[in-house]
Amino acid sequence: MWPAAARPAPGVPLQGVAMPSRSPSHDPLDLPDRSGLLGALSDREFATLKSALLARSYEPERPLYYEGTPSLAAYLLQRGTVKLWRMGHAGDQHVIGLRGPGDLLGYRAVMAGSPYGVTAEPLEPTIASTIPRETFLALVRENGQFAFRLLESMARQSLDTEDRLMSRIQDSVLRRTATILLHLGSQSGRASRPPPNPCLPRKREDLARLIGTTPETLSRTLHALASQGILDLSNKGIRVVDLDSLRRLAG
Amino acid sequence: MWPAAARPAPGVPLQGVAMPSRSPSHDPLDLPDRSGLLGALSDREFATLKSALLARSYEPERPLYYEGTPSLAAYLLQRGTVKLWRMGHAGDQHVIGLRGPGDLLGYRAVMAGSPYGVTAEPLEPTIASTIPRETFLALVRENGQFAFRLLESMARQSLDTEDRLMSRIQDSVLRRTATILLHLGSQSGRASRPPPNPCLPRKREDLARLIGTTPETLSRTLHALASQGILDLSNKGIRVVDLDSLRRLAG
DNA sequence: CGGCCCTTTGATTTGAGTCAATCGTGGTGG
DNA sequence: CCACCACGATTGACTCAAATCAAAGGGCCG
Repeated sequence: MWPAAARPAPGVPLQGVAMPSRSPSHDPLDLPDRSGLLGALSDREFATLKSALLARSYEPERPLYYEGTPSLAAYLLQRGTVKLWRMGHAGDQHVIGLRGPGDLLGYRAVMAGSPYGVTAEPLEPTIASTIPRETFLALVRENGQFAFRLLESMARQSLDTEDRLMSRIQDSVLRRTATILLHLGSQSGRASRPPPNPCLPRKREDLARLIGTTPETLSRTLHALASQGILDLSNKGIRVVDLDSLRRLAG
Repeated sequence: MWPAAARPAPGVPLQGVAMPSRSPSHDPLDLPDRSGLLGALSDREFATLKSALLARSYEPERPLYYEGTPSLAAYLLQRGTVKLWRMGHAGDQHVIGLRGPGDLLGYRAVMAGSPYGVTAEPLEPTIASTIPRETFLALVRENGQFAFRLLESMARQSLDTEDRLMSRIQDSVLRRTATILLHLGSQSGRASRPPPNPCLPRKREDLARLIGTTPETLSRTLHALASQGILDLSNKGIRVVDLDSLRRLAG
C-alpha cells in the first residue's frame, strides 16, 4: 500500500505516542483554540469537540495518515510543520504543500468520503488532535458557519494546490528552482542575509524533491546559477547574491 | 489580462442572450432543476434563486468567465459541455477538467474570494444561469445543507483535479491517453459501443490538451494503439476495441 | 475545382532523467 | 595525528520521451 521507506520502521521506538496531559490552560499550543476555522463553533459545540479530541504527538517522518487509506478522521494541527505528499509510481514523493499550527488536515478526504489523497508527514516533532470522521461530519452538518468557513478554506487551498502543480507541469527546473529559492528565502522572515538559510532543506535530495527534480539536475542548475553570479554556493549554505536576476528567472 | 484570441470577439452577435422562458415543466434542460446540488434548497430559497438567475446561451469558444478576472458570479450549467483550462506561460491551454449539465461552475473562486482560477469555455452551444456572487454567498451562508453538499462536491472535485494533475506530472502520454479514453468512454453512460462517443472532444487538439500533450504526439499515440488492434480509428470516431489491453496500459 | 482546416507523418531538437565515476569532507578508530 | 571510510555532492556521458518544426495528406464545403 505504501512504500517501505515511508512505513513506520518497526525498530524505532515512538517517543510519547500518547501525549501526557499538560497543564490544561497555560500552554495554548497544546490545546485547540478557537481562532481560525474553529472560531465558528458555539460554546457547546466547542466543548463537545474538545471532549471527543485525542491529542497526540508525532515524530518526524511518521505520518499522521497515509495516502490511499480510509479517511477515518480529520486532524487539527497544533504544533509543528507537516508536509503533504503524494506517491509517484516509483514510490517517489511529490510534495503537494506544507501545513502549520492551526491548520486542519485530512478534512477534504473526510468530506469527499474517499481515502486520503495525500500522506501527511511531520517535518518536526508535531502535536495534533484527531477528530473522528463522524464527529467532524456532524459538526459540519450542524454548524452552517463552520461549513462556510471550511468552504472558504478548502476553496483557497484548492486554488493554491492547483497553482503549485501547474508550475511543476509547465515550468522548467530552472524556473522552479528560482521560485523556490525566492519563496523559501523570503519566508524565513528577515531574509537570507545571514549566510545559511535555516528554512532550506540541508540535504540536496530534500530540496530536489521539493522542487520536483533529481539531486543531479538540481546540482547542475544551482551551479549554473552560481557561475552567473546569482548564487553563492560556498560550502554549507546557498546564498542569494543577485535577487533581481533570480526574480527575473522565476517569472 | 487574457490572450486576444480568447477574448470575446466584439463583432459576433450573441444568440439568445436572454433565454426566453419556455414551457415551465416540459423542457427541464432549460431551467435549473433541484436534483444534485440544488436539491438542498427549500421552496422559498429555490424561488428566490430562480428570480435572481439570468440564463444565457454561450457559443463554443466564448468563455463564461476568464482565468484571472474577478469572480463576480457562479454559474449553473444547464446544457452543453464546458472545458476548464488554465493558461500556460506561452498562452497555451492546460485543460483542468470538463463540466456538464447540472454542474456548478466558478463557485470555488467565489468562495475563496479570489479571481477565477480557470477559464470556462464551452465546447458546444451551452446554456447556463448566472448566480451573482452575493446571491450565491447568501445561499451558502443561510442554508447549511447546501453548504454541506457544496463541501462534499468541492472535496471530490479537488481530489479529482489533483489526480489529473499528478497524472500529468508523472505518467507517460501513452498511459494518460489510455486513462482518458477509458474515463471518457465509461462516463458517457451506456459505454462507447455506438461508434462515435459524444463525450470525446471531436477535435484532436481538444483531446490532446485534455490529455496534456500536443496533437502530433496524440496522433502518433492513437495510431500506435490502433496498429496494436486496441483502437479503431475509422474515420469519425475513436472506438475502443480491446478494452482489457487499454485498462492494462492505463495501469 | 480550389481552398481551408484538421490530421498525419517525418525529421530534428531538447530538457531532464539515469547510470556511473569521481571528488570532498567530516567522522572514526588505530 | 593520520589513514581510511562512508556519504553526500558533483561532474560526465548517455538515453529517452515528448515538443517542435516542417511538410505532406485528407475531407468537406462553397
